[in-house]
Order: sequence, then C-alpha cells, then structure tokens
Amino acid sequence: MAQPSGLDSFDAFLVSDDGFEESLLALDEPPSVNLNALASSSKRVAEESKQDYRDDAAYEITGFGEGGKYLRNKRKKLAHQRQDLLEQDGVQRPQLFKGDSIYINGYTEGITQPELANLIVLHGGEYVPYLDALGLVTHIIASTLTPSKRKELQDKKYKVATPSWITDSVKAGRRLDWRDYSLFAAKVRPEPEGLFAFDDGLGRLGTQSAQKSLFSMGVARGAVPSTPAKAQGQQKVSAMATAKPSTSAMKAAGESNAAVKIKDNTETIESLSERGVRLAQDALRAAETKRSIFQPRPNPAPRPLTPTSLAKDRPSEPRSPATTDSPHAPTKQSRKWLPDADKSEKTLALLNDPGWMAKHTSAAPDFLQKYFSQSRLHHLSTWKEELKELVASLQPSSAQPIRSKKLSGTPKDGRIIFHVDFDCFFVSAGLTTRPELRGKAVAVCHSRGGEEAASSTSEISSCSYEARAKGVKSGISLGRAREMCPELVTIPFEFDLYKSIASRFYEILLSHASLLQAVSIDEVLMEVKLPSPSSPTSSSDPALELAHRIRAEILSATGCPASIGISHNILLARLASRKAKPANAFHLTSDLVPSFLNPLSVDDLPGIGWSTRSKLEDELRVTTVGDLLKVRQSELVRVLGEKQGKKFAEFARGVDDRELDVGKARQSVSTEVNYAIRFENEEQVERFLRQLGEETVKRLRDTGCKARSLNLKIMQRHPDSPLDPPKFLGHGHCLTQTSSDRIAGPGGSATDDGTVVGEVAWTLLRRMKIEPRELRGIGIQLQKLEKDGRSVDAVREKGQSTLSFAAAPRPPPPPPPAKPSKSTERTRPSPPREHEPSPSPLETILPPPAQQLPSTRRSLRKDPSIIILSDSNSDSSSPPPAKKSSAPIVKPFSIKKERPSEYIPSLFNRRKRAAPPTPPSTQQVPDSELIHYGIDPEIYHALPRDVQSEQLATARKSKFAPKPEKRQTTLKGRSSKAALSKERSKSKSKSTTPPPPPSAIDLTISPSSSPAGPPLRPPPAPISTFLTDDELNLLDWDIFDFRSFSSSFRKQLTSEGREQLKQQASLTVKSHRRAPRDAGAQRAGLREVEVRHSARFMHRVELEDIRDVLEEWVQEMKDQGPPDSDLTKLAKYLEKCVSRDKECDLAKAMDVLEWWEYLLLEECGREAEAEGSARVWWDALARMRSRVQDAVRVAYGTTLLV
DNA sequence: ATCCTCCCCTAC
DNA sequence: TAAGGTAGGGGAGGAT
Ligand SMILES: Nc1ccn([C@H]2C[C@H](O)[C@@H](COP(=O)(O)OP(=O)(O)OP(=O)(O)O)O2)c(=O)n1
Ligand SMILES: [Mg+2]
Repeated sequence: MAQPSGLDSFDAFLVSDDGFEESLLALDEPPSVNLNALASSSKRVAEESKQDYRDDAAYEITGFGEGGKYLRNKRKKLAHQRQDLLEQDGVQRPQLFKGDSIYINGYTEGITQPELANLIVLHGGEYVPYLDALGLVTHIIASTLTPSKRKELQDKKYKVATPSWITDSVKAGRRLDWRDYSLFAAKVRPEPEGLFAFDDGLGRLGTQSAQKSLFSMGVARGAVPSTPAKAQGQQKVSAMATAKPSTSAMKAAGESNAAVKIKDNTETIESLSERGVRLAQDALRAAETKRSIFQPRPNPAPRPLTPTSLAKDRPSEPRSPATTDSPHAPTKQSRKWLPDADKSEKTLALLNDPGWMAKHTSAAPDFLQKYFSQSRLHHLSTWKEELKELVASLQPSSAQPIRSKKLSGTPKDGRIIFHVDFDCFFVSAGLTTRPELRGKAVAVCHSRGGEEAASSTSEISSCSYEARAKGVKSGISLGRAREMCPELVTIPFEFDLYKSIASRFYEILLSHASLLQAVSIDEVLMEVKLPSPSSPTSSSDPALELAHRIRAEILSATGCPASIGISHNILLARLASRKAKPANAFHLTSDLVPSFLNPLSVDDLPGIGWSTRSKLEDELRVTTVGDLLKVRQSELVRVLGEKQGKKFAEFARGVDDRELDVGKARQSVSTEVNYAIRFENEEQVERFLRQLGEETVKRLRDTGCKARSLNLKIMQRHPDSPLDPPKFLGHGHCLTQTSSDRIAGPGGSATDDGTVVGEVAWTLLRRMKIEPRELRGIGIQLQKLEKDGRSVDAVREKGQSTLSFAAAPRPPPPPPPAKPSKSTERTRPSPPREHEPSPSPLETILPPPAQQLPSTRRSLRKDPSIIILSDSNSDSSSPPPAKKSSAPIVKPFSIKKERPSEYIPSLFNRRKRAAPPTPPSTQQVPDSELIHYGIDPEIYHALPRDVQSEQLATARKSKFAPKPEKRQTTLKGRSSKAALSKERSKSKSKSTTPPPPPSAIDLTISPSSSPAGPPLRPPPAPISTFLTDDELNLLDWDIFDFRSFSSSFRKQLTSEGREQLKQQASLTVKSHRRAPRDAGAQRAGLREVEVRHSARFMHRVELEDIRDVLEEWVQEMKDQGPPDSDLTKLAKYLEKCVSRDKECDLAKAMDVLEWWEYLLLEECGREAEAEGSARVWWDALARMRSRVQDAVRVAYGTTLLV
C-alpha cells in the first residue's frame, strides 16, 4: 500500500464553526498597519533559503539520472536534487543535521514548511516529505498538534520538536539539543517570530488559529483524527489523498503588446478593477499618513498615478510587436508586459552558451520535472483538479438541490451565492511569515529581483494592493513592474504554503456551504442557506453578517484576508466580491444592480476577455455594460454567437441562471510545455515527447480512466519571429498546429499505456516535419475517456452516473492498497465483455504507422524501472476507488458504442499506408494534387513544412492558366445553412420576403455551392454513396484498391476524395495578378498547408469561388443593401486572409475588395452618385476596406494601400 | 435538429 | 535566469 510517493494531500482537519465576531473590526482595516519589525529572524531565514524550497514531494515524473540510471528511490532523488541546489548556491553550510531524517508535520509557525525543509537540507539533513514509513524518520517538527495526533506521536515516542529547533540551530551554527525544543515538553512555546505577531487585532486571531490548527499529511494515511466532539456545528472533514501537482506541463500568457485601444470615456467609466486601484491608492495614501506619524517611510510618497486599468489586456504575443519593433507603437506604451530595458549581458551570454542551454532547457533530461515543480500555472491547474475531486468526495450528492423549476437567474430563485476569494493570495500567504513587509508594494515572482531586475522578464504572479496602486498586476514582467514601482519587493513562491492554507480555507467553507464549487485554490463559489426564520432579532442583513463571520474565521485560520461577494446569482456574486476587495464583504442586492452594472466596462463581466471585448468595441462600439444594454440581442448574437450573445445580453441585466458547477466528470487530460522549449536535434525531441507521454498517462491513470484519442499540439516559431523572443526562453510568436489520432490498447480498447501514447505522439510529430530548433511548445491531450469501459461523457453514455457519491461523514479513505480499486467496481454481473483488455501492460497493439517507424528508436518501456516507478506513482494517488462509481450503475450494455469488430486502430494511419489513394490525410496536401503539379510526393513530404508551403504555392500559381471568364450563374435559393439560419433565426425576421429570402454570403463555398454550375465542374453534387469510377479516375486513385476497403472506410474516402476534386477544380482558375507579397506573406502559413479534410474549407476557398459568391451576393442584395451578418462574415474572412498566422494571403483579400468595387460599379453605379441602397453598398465597401486596412497594419505594421 | 471535429477563448 | 498550464464552454462548418 505504499503511500503514493509524491503524494500530498489537502490536509484534514477539524473545525468548529464558532464565530469570531470580536475580530470583525480589525478585519476591515487594510492590512497596512505594521507595528514592528520584530520578525527579524524570519526575514533572515527567508533570504538564506534561496530558491528551491518547493513542497517538492518527489516529482512524479520519472526521468533518467545521469547516465540513464534510474533513481527509484524518490527520497534519494529529492536529496539529490536538493544537493544540486546546494552546490548551485556555492555555499557550503555546516552539516548540522547530517544523519537526521526530518518530517514536518502540518503548518509550522513562524517559518514556512518549505523554508524549514530547505534549511534542513542546506544543512545536511534529509527532509522527509511524507510519512509513509515512520521508521525512517528521526524527528518530527511541529508547532501544533491536534489532541489525537499529539497522543499518537507521544505514544509512539517520536521526537517532536518545534521549528525553532531548526532555525535556532542554524543561527547558532551548531546542532542544538532537540529536547530543549520538544513540543511535548513545553506546552506552547511562544515562537519568537510568531506568525501572527503583529497588530493586536490580528494577534488575537492568531492565537485562535494556533488552537485550531489543521491536521496534516500523516493523518491521511489512516490515522483517523478523533473528533473532539464539541460544538454542534462541528464537522469532520476527511482528507483526500491527492496526487501532488508533480511534474507536468503548461502554456501561457503574454508579453508585450501595443495596439491596444484606449477605452473611450476613460474619465467616466470606472471599471471594478480600476476601482480597486483607486481604493488601493487611497489606502496607500492613508497608510502613508499614518506611517508618517509612527515611523518614517522608507519609500518616497506614492505618486498619484493614472490608474492603469487592471482590466483584461491582450495576451501579448498574438501579433503585436509591443515593444520597439512596431512602427506605430511608441504612442501608447501604457500597456506592455515586458521591460524597456534590453536583455542584460548576462542573459544574452546564457542564451548563447550551448552548455547552459543544454542543461536548462527542454534539451535537459530532467527538464520536465524541474519545470513543473516551479510552474505556478501548472500548480494552479493541478490544485484546481484536486480540489474539485476533494469537494466532490466530501459533498454528498444530496447537496445538489432539486429545483422545482429551472433557475431564472433573478432574485426570484431565492438563492444566496457567496463568492469567496483571498486577496492577492500568493502575496498574502507570503506575508504571513514576513510581517515586516506588510503595507509595502510586494509581488510574488521567480526572480529574486536584485539589480538585474530592470530587464527581468520574470512574470509577476500576484502583487499587493500597494503595488497595484502603481500599476503592477498579475502577468506583467518584473522589469516592467519595476519601471512603474521601483520599490517593489519580491518574494518567492511557496507552493506548499498555498496548499496548506487552501486546505484550511476549504474546510471552513465546506462547513458553511449547502453547495460548493471549487473555482481555484483561492476561490470558491457556494450556495448558502440561512437559518431562514431568522428571528426578528437579527440585523438587516444576515447574509452579510455570515460573510463577515466567515471572513474572520478564514483570517484566523490562515492569516490571510479573504473577501466575499454576495448576491442571488453567480455573476453578481463575483462582481460583488470585486467590489468588496480588499478585505471586505459586499452584498449586491437587486435594487442596486442596474446602477452597479451600467458603468462597468464590458470586460468586467466574467467570460469577456481581450478578444470578446475587442469584438464588441470594433463591431458594435460597445465598451460598457450600459452600452451592452442598448444593443439588440440579435446583434450580439451575430457578433458573438448564439449562446454567448444571449448570455451577455442577460448578464448586462444582471441575470445569470447558471447552477454551481459541481462534480462533473473530467473529459480530458493533458500535459503541455510551452516554455524553454529549445531542441538541438531529433533525439532530444523524441526523448522529451516520450516523457511527456508518460507524464500524461500518469495523470490519466490518476483519474482512473483510459483514453481513446490523442491530440498533439505543437508551437513552432513564426518565421518572422526572432530566434530569441523578448521573453527569456519564452515561445514568442508562434504558429500552432494540432493533429490527432486514435490510440488503443489490446483489443482496440481504450488505453493508458504510456508507450502507446508516446509512440503515437512521436509518429504524429515526425509527420509534421518540423525542424527541432524551431519547436517552441509541445502538448499532448488525451480524450474520449472511459472509466471501467464506459465513456465518461454523460452525453454519449446515457445514464452515466455523473454525480459523485459520498456519504456525508466519510472516514479518511484508508489509502487503498494499490489495486483494490478495480475490484471494488465489478458491480453487477458485468455482461461478458468482448475484449477485456488482457492484463498485459506491456503488450500493446501499436497503430500501423508505429510499426513502420525506423527501429532505431528503442522503446522506453523496455526499462522496467520506468514501469515500476510510474506505477507506484499513479496507482496510489488514484484513489478513485470507492468514491465514485458505486452509484447506481447503468446497464452495462451500452446502447451504441461497441463496435469492436469494425474497429480500425487508426484510420489516419491506415489511410497513409494505402498507397494509391492517399486522400487528404490529417494534415497533408493530397499526393494526387502534388502529382498533378508534377511534384514528387516522396520528395515533397521530406521537405520541412514551410518549404512545402512555398513549393505548393508556387506550383499553384504557375501551373494553371488565368481564369477564362466569369460565369454568371445566378442561382436562387442557394442557402448557406450557417449564414442563413443564423440570420433567419433572429435579426431580420421582418424580412417579409417569405420563401428563401436571399441573403447571406456563403464563404464556405466550394464549387458545389453552385450546384447548377457549369458542367465543367467535375463531380456534380455528390449523389452516389461512394466514389464513382470516373471520380476515382479523376483522383488518380486505384479503383480496385478502393473497392477493397471496408464500406465505412470507403465512405470516408469518398467524402475526402470529393473535397479534393472540388479543390482541384477550383485550382484550374488562377487569380489574375497577385500583389507583391512581402517575405512574411510569401511563406504560406502553416495553416494553409495544414488544412485537412472536413470543416476547414473556408481556408482554401479560391479566389474564383469568392468572386462568384460575391457577384451573386451583390446582385441579389442590390436593392436591400448588404446584410450585416454577411458583412461580418466577409470581414472575418478577409481578416483571416490578411493574418500572417492563418491564410497569409494578402493578395486574395485585395483582390476581393477590388472585385467588389468592380461589381458595385457595375450594379450600383459610381460611388459619387450613389444613393439609397447603392449608397449603403458603397459605404459597406468603405468600411470593409478600413477593416482590412487595420488588419494589414496589425499584421505587417505597414499602412497599405487598400 | 443534432452530432462531431477543430479550433478559439477564458479563468485562475 | 526562469519556470507562458490546463479544462471546459462554445462557435463554425460539415456530416448525418
Ligand atoms: N495571471 C495569474 C493570475 C493568478 N495567479 C495566481 C496568483 C494569485 O495570487 C492566485 C489567485 O488569483 P486571483 O485572480 O484571485 O488574484 P489574487 O488573489 O492575487 O488577487 P485578488 O485580490 O484580485 O483576488 O493565482 C497567477 O499566478 N497568475
Ligand atoms: Mg484572489
């Protein structure tokens, strides 16, 4: 039952729901009052404990040690890594704790657990991150213990000392006698640098916190904390052993940007975030005043800056050079992410040092684990999943309210929603051990920003409100932050601490919620039921009072301030908490809603980010919620789509009918890394990719699922982007590709075999033909999950028990010994399943292509150590045993699924092998097309992607003669489902033109969109089920080969073949002249080549087709003017053409505009004389020009003559 | 209509 | 010197 190595857990604890009313007053004070600096020692400690004191319970990722030797013992591995650190530091410390194996129990006062751990290691001790084999532990460090734990440890005669034993020893430079620090000896030894040793109000709370300290790790392994049965409100919460964030991948946010438009009405509109800034400034000023009385302030008075909106900014890279390179950027530099300063010499030196790069980028063998152990975003994501599971396991399914009717989203629903969120969480957590920094501008980031910080690209994770007042915010670089706030103090990440605090936080909230949704590690949404018949005694707002009580409870248990927003739906609760911040609670009642909402900026609404905000502003001139109200819903739907349009229309009115999201089954598992990806050769890429595969599969196993489909995501340096992007080791501007394939284990079943995943991923990657040096990001996603052989997707598998099942008081799940899980299920007489995956994990049916791969590559799975290790890692941590799935299991006989007989391991691969046909595979240009051009497919496929593009583009340009003439096919009623239906549905239903009111331009056109077209068009509207012999001939496919395929495969080939024919047909037309394309445009974007079957023909629409459509469109709509929906669609299309990341076909866009102008001249007369609808047409053209103009500027930085 | 695939977008 | 991850909502376009 070896406890999941690398496992940690959200601690279990006991909590009573006593209130802490007496402390309410203190809570509402900004935490700026700092009455001392007595915690000197803690400060020093912090400085000493350089970098790596992550929680770092062994990484789960298995890697190779030097020389390929595997370290099976995680503990050793950890020690090894810490040793590395120590060497890095180059400081040899006295080995005070040599020979000691020290476990730290729970949260420690005065110094964080990671800090302690680091100190121990730095001084020769072994830090034991988990308590699986108690015999190996020589000492236990603890500040507080629950009665039961205390008894247990005492009985077992453990040496339990307070943290001061460590810190004092370090200070003294010698190993002091632990007995002088025994926790059992001195009842409660006041720690010198107490956690709550500041300000009396908080100090008081601190006392309580000490008393109700949570329990911890060890407990989860079976030791059941006895419940000091006490207050009625007491509730026991069991811990959930959850896999540690461990090793894994990620992706990210932005760098710099430029072309961000400045909001209109900046003066009059105050967004919530801006309000936050304002408040912070006020607080700062206030604090300033006070401080000047008590103590001189080290920093200059904060200048009343123009509040930089904290609102959602563009994610940087997308396509705004941001910094220097943009010709017209200099003006609005207010928003950028990176520092002005150039890379420092040092930085450049590193980047140019092959040795350094080999050790610190993806090329290094242990990169993955190191990277994930430090990635904040990885931790954030992992924690979220863990918490969702924890909540699902603790929250009885009965918690799910049964509503008589669906929610209306209005006050009528009678719900009370709390949105609880820590204020600047990471910073607040860090400040609990650095009280001397309270009231200052503080930020959490990796860089220990010293002098070099001016050019640091390290991202700010969170910052104090004092820092926000100066414009600092999450996501910007340290360098940039220092420009705005030179006095900014940085503190390191302390992931363990955050997790520990979160445990206490969730525990408290669970005790108050009737229904709870884990939003993130520091954020919860919950539904609350008040003791309804609130006796007439109580005050005016019992909900608000409860919120304050909860806030007090949280503060006392964690030392961190949280804010709470209350309202009758999720939207409003979230907005309320934003208004409440910092350190307060706010009840947004329905009477306040309109006046509260209207002045907000649209992107204050949850769900509206940079992109949506831009759409609203550009297309509807909407910037505030008030503006949003004035727009017709149909317009919103046109711009944002059906659901989004409706949703935000309702949001603007304060209406939100969403239920809390509780316990839905996970639908995918993925791992990605888009940072420090720098490879020199294929071997490195392959090794990395296989590791990534193993990691992904481990995560999959932790969920107890297997998968049927794999998606590989690749980021490749954009050809125009510099080798070294502005952000240190960042991915820079990239082209992104994905490609997917099915995966299968024995018998075609879903699988969780790392080897299969690695193999398939590697095959897909090789097929992409990407130069290793150009790679900037890699990710693997597993989908189509199955648990116990049934799809996890409730929609597919009807009757699926989606809800988790959990008895209210659940004893700490005795960590299931490795395998019990599976046996647990075997519910009913599971009907004889066809292909019960034979329990031979090493036996795999690899997809065909895999078998074709050069055998040079040795299979990782040959190394048993890997399997052993990953197993030990995963199984234990996957305690999904009894928890779920014990619910009423549906009939084991699935309705549709199951088609084992017909199962083809991999269609794509299969297709590939079928030499003759080679229909457009997942990502390639059909060979037949190549042959058509006289290009040898063999050679073509061997070329790098971008070269392929060029070849193809060239071929297409030269091979065909100019278009003969344009037809006049004026069809009627040709309706584009998409465009039309959308239109019909709402907007102009008043069209009065009964039948098929022509409108809608169908940009998805393909020759077939004009079915009645000239006979020349190859395959008329497809009629036969399968490709006809004629069609096969046209395609140059072998007729007999075709017939030899199964009918389903033939069907697929048929549709693909027909698409191909369409394209060939359209290719016979050449766009007349092409405008000169610049270097960037010359390289046909990946997107273009990458185009694959189905759903993407829009990308390939040929000029000829567009011209035709345009012509029809103008003719048909001449008298009514162009429908907005069509204009929108056309605009989107043209912008896509211009975009350098997508079509990269500026010429086409220009051509379309010219053609349109020509048509208008013909149909509507000269622009100058146009009137009525003609006028409308000309205006529409002008607007479209201007949009394209903008797009060109964004893409090329040039003002082009459109 | 309703499904599926391939994206984009958002949030922490 | 830095650690730009991840899951789910949903839109567009195509197949059924
Ligand atoms: N871009 C981001 C956003 C958040 N976080 C981390 C750090 C934050 O402390 C934590 C919680 O995020 P919040 O959005 O709740 O932000 P804060 O808690 O820091 O501030 P606020 O007071 O606005 O809630 O997540 C991060 O690392 N990077
Ligand atoms: Mg927060």
